[in-house]
Amino acid sequence: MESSVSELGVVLRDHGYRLTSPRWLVWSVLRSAGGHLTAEQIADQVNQADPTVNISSIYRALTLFEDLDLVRESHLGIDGSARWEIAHPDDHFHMVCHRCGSVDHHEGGLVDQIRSHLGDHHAFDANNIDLVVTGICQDCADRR
Amino acid sequence: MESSVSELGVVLRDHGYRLTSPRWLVWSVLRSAGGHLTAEQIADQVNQADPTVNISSIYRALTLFEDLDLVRESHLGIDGSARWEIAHPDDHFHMVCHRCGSVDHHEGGLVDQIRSHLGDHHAFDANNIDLVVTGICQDCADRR
DNA sequence: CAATCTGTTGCGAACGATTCGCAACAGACA
DNA sequence: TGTCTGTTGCGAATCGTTCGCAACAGATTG
Repeated sequence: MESSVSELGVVLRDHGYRLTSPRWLVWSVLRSAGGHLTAEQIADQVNQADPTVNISSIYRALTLFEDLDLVRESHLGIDGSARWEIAHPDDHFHMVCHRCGSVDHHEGGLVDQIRSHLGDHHAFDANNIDLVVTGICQDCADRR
Repeated sequence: MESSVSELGVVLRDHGYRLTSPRWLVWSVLRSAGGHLTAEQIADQVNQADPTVNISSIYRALTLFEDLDLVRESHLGIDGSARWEIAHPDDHFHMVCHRCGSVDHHEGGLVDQIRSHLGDHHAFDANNIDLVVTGICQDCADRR
């Protein structure tokens, strides 16, 4: 976990970019959250550590990270706003609650099954599988 | 197909709404397209038939249709903009090409598999499964 | 150490998609 | 005919996101 920031520095430097404080703030927020965050959520947490960091820099950091395959952007949720998470190789799927808007992700063989189905049945070079299930999450179901 | 407009009228009237020309124009565009359209694409086609129909009315028709479970909104694609399609009971999954942005959908048992997996393994009341595969579509793959 | 080069920032304005408020309008029904 | 309610077009407002730009900061060179 501590090593992750220096890893970030290596990747950035390898591509001719610099490790700056807005960047590692965004990175560490994503790291410790471990889930899908909107730009606003990231900005809030970054600004708690450093209120001078501008929202544009956060977007810029996120798009840069995405270009370097460090994070993944997805358009889940009830509104169309984007969410980001640390890119991890494990396949997983998303469970979006349309009552509270929360996004969970779970790992499992499901996505592998899908991939092999696609390979068998469809001429489509799938580089990314996004399995989004919307419904009511446990918490919201308990609450009523 | 011709019956679908009168069906629309019935559903609307049953809920205290009226069948108006902006509404059936939006409806018939969605019907004949048979795929996922953005609001802009719908507006273009509607305006070809009647240039006086305003974009707000199109959005209003779409959200109304969605409330009545007549259409489904999804946020696929490369950008986060919304797309709509006629709601149909058959489970299907989406294949989004990130080169040309096209969205195809395919039916099949895949989504059923997912549903039963969820029932077995997760406490999540899934009312909607959106399986989105991004990659390169056949056309774009051929073109290079 | 100074000069320079390049990547990066904050700021504010601009943007595209979507929603809102409102006054005018149109069927339905008394 | 008058009234009631749902619906419209219009323009302004909103939201998330991107852009242009001048200022800045680290690294590199002389």
